[in-house]
Amino acid sequence: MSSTARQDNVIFLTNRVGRQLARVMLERMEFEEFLPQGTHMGLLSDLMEHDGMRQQDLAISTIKDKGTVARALNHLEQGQFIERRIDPHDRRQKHIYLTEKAHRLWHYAAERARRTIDIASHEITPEDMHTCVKVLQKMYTNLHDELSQNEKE
Amino acid sequence: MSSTARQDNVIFLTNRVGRQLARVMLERMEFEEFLPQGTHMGLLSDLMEHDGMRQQDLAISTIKDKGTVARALNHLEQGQFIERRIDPHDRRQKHIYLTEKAHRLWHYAAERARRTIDIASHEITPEDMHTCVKVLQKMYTNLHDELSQNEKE
DNA sequence: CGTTAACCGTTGCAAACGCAACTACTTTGT
DNA sequence: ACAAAGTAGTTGCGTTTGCAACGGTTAACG
Repeated sequence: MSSTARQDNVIFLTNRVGRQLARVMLERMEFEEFLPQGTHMGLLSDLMEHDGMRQQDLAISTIKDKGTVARALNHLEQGQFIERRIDPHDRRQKHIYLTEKAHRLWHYAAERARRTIDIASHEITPEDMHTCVKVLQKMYTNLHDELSQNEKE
Repeated sequence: MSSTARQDNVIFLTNRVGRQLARVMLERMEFEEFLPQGTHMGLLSDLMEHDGMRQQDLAISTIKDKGTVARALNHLEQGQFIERRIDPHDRRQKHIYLTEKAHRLWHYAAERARRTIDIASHEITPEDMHTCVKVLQKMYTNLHDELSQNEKE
């Protein structure tokens, strides 16, 4: 635990903290008969903000392969958390909509998420936490740009 | 991309940024004949700081299942990046040591890691980045305490 | 002592992932 | 108008992962 505070570790640090957060949040989580494997919560998170997103855009924002997203959505659809609707103007695209059940799940999960963040942010000033989030978001877009740029080559 | 700057998203945000960072770093990475799958770099990172760690402690610090670590080490051992040595005082434990080859790999990877971080930290002030890392480390220990506490119950 | 409990590492299994090949549909260019 | 290129989503495959069960080793305690 005596890790020097060198920035070199951001790469591994973010990975680890991310997984820890998810793990603590999902611990002992149960929702009716069906519990969407924690991994899929990220999809719901995005859909909560932009209901009706296209599958493609979901893959981009969650940084997952489109195949992975397709299968995750199969799972969520089977559990009746989402609904796929084909775009009438472009029959290739599908838009994803949340069901009422998903909203109930999210409401339930949000509580746990808040508790998890409380635990994680113990003894961290709100200002520091805020800049941390700000920095993460900036890194997110920076890397997003880099990745999409590389794709074009 | 219009994500509100609410802290609620730290959970998914850290996950995503973490995966992005790893992905950018590993892009087009090649090392002689054998490239340790990026996932295993975290293990090397820890070993660089504490050579001779026990397997168990590696699992704890990287937040991975001990089974996962065992298999990853098999892979790294096969590639001659690490060496397992049984503790003479307790034959259950194994200590992990890096080989010279691992040091060469790390040197090679460190360059790419630095470049990746440069990309990610574009237009982020060093102070903000520093507090971000500080916050992540604090969250890490906070969550670590929480997890080990839950285990005891 | 000797039995029981705790511990570390390994292995079986099912879920999730990324990559790449494929299908269906749309846009582009001549 | 038609062939060619491009796009969105699905599917196959091999790898990584966490969980749980197991085997061998040490510690705890009557």
